[in-house]
Amino acid sequence: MTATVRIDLDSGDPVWRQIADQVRAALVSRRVKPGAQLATVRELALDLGVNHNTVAEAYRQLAAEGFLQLERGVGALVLDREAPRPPAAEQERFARRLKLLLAEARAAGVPVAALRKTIEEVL
Amino acid sequence: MTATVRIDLDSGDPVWRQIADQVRAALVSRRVKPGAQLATVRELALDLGVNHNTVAEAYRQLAAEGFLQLERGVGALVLDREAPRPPAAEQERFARRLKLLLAEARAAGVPVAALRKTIEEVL
DNA sequence: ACGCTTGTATGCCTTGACCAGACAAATTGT
DNA sequence: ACAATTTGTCTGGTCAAGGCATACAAGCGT
Repeated sequence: MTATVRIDLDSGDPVWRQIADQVRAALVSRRVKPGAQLATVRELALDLGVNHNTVAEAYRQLAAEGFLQLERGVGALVLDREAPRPPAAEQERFARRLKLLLAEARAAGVPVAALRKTIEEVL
Repeated sequence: MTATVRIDLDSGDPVWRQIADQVRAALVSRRVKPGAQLATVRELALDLGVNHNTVAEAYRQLAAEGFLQLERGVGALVLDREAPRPPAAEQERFARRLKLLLAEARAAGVPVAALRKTIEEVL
């Protein structure tokens, strides 16, 4: 059993990144704990209706970030990963992305209260 | 004079969208007010070191969203645009993106306090 | 040892970003 | 009025990346 992943083909950003993002979110929030087994690339691919290479690309990304350990014949193992010390430039980059997303949401008419609610829901 | 736009070629998402996002942020925050003239597509393109078509694509996007009025021989005029009533599905979509971005930031090691600070800075 | 499962590598096609340059409409100068 | 200039738009072309089908390699179970 893994995190239920939802794919939006009209999203604009690639499917493999959507998968990586959502699985990462599940791992960071500890909804899936270290030691657990994720779905195999083919399982998840079949579930999502995409090619297994697409899922494999997402898994490789997470493995490169230190979240997963991939092994042939075994599958994807969730590692215990402590948060790194990000450089200030990296933090600034996230700050920019956050500002832009909030601006886009407000431009779309999403009320500020709704945004706050979602934020508090995460932290 | 327009909003100072910064392009990140390694960002992964297309330049025209980066431009659109940043200009939109400037418009939503009212740092550029309705009635003002934006830089022409060629001016901004020269400034950023990209092709004028790239900027034009970004401007077209904003025009389609109702932010700008484009006219040949004139330029880009900032319109007065009231926030639409977004459907619940749209709000949910933004909520998802927001959660994912925050998860990614936390995964990168950005402290929660820094995130809160940036958020408050916008609202 | 054999077959099955699992991640990986290769090759191909399609899509989209970006660009160069030509075109069309509106303004400006004379 | 006319012509030149300015401005957004359109067309065609190149290239990188996403996604897929298929074949390969490594580990596990019987």
